[in-house]
Amino acid sequence: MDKVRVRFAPSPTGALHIGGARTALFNWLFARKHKGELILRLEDSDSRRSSLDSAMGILDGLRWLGLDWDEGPEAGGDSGSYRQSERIDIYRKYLDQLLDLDKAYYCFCSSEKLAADKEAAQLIKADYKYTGHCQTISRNEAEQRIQKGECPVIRFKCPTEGITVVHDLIRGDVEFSNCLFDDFIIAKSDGWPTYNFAVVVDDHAMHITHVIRAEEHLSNTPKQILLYHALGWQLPQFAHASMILAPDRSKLSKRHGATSVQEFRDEGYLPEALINYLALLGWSAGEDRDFWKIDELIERFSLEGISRSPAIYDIEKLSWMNGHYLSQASAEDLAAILYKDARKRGFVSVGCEKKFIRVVELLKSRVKTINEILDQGSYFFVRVSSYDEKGSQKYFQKEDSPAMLKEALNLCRESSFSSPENLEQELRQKADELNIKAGQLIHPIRLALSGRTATPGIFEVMDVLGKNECIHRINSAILYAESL
RNA sequence: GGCCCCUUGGUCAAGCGGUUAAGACACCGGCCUUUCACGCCGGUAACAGGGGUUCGAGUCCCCUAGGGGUCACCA
Repeated sequence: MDKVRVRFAPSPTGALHIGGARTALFNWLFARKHKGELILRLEDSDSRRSSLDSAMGILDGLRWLGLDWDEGPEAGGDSGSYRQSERIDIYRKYLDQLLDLDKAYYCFCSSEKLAADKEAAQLIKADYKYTGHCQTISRNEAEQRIQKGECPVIRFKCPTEGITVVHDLIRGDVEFSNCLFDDFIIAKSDGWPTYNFAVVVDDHAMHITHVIRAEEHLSNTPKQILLYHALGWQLPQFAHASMILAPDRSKLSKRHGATSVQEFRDEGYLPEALINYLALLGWSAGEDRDFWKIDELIERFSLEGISRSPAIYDIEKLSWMNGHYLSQASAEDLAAILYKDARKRGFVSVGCEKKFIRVVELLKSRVKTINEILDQGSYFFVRVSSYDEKGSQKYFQKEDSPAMLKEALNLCRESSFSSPENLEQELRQKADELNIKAGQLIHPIRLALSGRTATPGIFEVMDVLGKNECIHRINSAILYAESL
């Protein structure tokens, strides 16, 4: 087999969404598995809809996920520019070839006329197909009209008989009747190629061996195959994975919450988690396993394992998986990611990074996203301004609440705060002396120190906060409790 | 509407003619525990429907239904 060459060819008209990311992942995995190459190509032939921002965003997203490409923007390569907008000469060449071969022709029909035809067809519930009206216009006449300033499109002379079969690596043979297609447009009136033409020219020129993409392209594939035939080119292999759907089974869109990889990044998801989740969404090794390292995915990946049915993405499972990766990650790494935000919120300043890392360590196994660490750990850095209401009723408003808090205060005053273990020992001893349960001291302390009823281990919390701060906060709590 | 793809619990998903139809998320119990989370143990829950083929069908074929895609001078 020739060296495997696959491509990811996004259109830079928006962010990299998870469907695109998964397609990129599958291609990447396939390339790495077979020691082949991944080509990144920007399909920006529609200048009105494409933007540089989108292109940069997509590149960023890919990089963040760890999906690198061997040829493409910023990587270079021997197959010319990897932006369609810079390949017009190439398209022009093959457009001319098809024209010369009489396999394509100029069409001067106005879009108004076409729209009217379409409407008329709909009225009598007939399928609309372009009539082939301009097929009779000679090449000479066409060129003269172009000289005079007319801007025709170019249509492909589509065979009307026979069937075209797509040998799909995932779905098997899929047959299409050629009579279904009309003479579709391969070049727009502004001279730029349409998708179906450009994709064929580029995949051929870039020596792509396997076209792995989402199912939405399956119906277009026969047209592309017809083009390959007309140009006399060898076909690549095709593999159409199913699509990723929103929870309501509709196509993913903004109204379904976060769907772009940038959003997931901003919301505190780890790239490893997203990769792991995406790999398992629509692909399976046939093995009962949830967590996969990237090397293991490369090792086990195969097209046969790709599912034919659409997959609905489930943010809950992604979050669960992210939580797992978070608890495994090093506190230093997470702190580094969080550092900027933490500074913005005044949680960390130069010189006290150690404390910040310690807090991250305590919290990372209790959250689903990185960002939650900051939200859930704010009290480590900022004094408590209010107390959880239910907690307050339970631990501050009881008759003996002030007394308990005062005992907690004594405990803090007497303790050397040498370690969480010692704090625990001291507290339990105090509880024994008072003939109460340790919890009767622990709960009020937790509320006093954090304002919350759920925190990491209380002795760790005390240890991080330190003696003076604990005394201060418990004093405040006493004042508060006595005022109730 | 034509054409194409798809159909195992709410979701992901194993299964590739013979199984008590895995596992995971979520949910519900229980344990652990100073709270929360983790972890551990247990539970509820599925082969869309109907015809065939076969000794035997979630697995093969057909029909119906449902979902998705496509039919652009978007990609």
